[in-house]
Amino acid sequence: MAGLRERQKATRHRDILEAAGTLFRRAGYADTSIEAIAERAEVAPGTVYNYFQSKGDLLLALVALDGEEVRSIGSEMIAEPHADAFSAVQNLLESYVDHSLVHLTKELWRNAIATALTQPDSPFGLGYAALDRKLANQVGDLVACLQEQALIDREIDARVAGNVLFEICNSLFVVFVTQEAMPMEQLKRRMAEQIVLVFAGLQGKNSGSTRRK
Amino acid sequence: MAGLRERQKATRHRDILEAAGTLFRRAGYADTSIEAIAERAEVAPGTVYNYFQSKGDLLLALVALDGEEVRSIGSEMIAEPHADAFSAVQNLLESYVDHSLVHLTKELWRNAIATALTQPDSPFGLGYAALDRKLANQVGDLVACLQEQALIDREIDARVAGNVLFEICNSLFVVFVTQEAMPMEQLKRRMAEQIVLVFAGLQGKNSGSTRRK
DNA sequence: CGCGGAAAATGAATTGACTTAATTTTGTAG
DNA sequence: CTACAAAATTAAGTCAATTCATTTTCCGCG
Repeated sequence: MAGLRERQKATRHRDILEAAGTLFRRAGYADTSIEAIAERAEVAPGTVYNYFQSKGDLLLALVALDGEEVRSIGSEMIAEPHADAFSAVQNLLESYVDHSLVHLTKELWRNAIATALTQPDSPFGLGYAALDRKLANQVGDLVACLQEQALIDREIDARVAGNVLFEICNSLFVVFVTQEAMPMEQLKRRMAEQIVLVFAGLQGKNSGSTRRK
Repeated sequence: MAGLRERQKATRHRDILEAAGTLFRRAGYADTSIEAIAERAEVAPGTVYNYFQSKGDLLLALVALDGEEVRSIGSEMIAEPHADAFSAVQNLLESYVDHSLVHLTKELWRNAIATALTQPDSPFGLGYAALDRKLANQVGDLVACLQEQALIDREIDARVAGNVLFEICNSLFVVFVTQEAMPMEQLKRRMAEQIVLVFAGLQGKNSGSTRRK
């Protein structure tokens, strides 16, 4: 059974994460001190470190929650029937970015990506990288699925195609979060033009792949 | 004429940058303190902040030097004659990553990218973003150049294609620097397979672009 | 020469993330 | 009920980046 100890631990974990989420969103990442998070969670500053390795881990834990949400929405989208390949891919990738600002701000994304980069071997750094890979694979799964329906050339390596499509959007997303003024609309426009370009190579009009000589 | 003051200022700037570069490479970014940099440059800690806004700016200044080098090498490569489109693009993109580890380590790249992300509005943060854009445009220029030689379909938007190609490599480069163990060879292999895939859509075998319905 | 003021250098003080070692609390076995 | 091992909590540090009030240095001018 769940001992008191277990329950308290889970509660604290949640409390701290919630406090951090609220304050991060309200005051920004840099201007939120661990002390303030601890106070809001009714806990001593040091206690925060029993649950999270660092301030960055706290942020990445929030991102991870979001990531799982996006991934599960994505897997539902893959299961749905697809009219054409282009819009299937576009819809999936747009669903990722659509959800990005529901729980997080651009500033939080910037800091999350930065933390994942500077601490690549910490548990959450690894977690962030794993999430990226999962989403790229998900796009790859969609491509494979579209191949089965003959909507995309079967000669194409679905894994590579998934990576390319995901990475393009990821790069554009990074630009999006670094430019506070850039509207979501513009991000999607750029995504669309780049996906179209890649798609021109995914249709397999005749020979499809390019080999030297 | 250059007064003593001007000259001293330039000297200090160079001294500090050199000290930082040496120590960053030797001990790593995190383990190099501003105090150590100041000491090596024979300057007080506070003085460093007269020349650079932050430790991160110092790092980004080093990256910017590297970036200019890469850009000028790149522009020479574009001027050379090209046998085929694929290898021209591949060579240009490989030249970028080949030079990435000449003056900087993976750890420094991670921290540089992270700093550029977290301080996007600082002068060097803007500089980093501008550099990325310049390199992407350079790839675009190469594509345009190849179009003129009829090595790439003229229907393609060279700017978009340049972006796609550059961003793909940039994404792979980020993965490369976050994984200390990943060899350059593997980065290039991944780059090649993704460029090939995009290329399949740049050849314009017949209709080229994809329009819905 | 040397004086006034602007620009630059200084380094001690501040700040906040993170660590640690002592204290308190919990679940349990006797 | 009680004593105790394990786990959680905390308060009091450490450390390094950054700031800022003060001092020093340079330059144009009398």
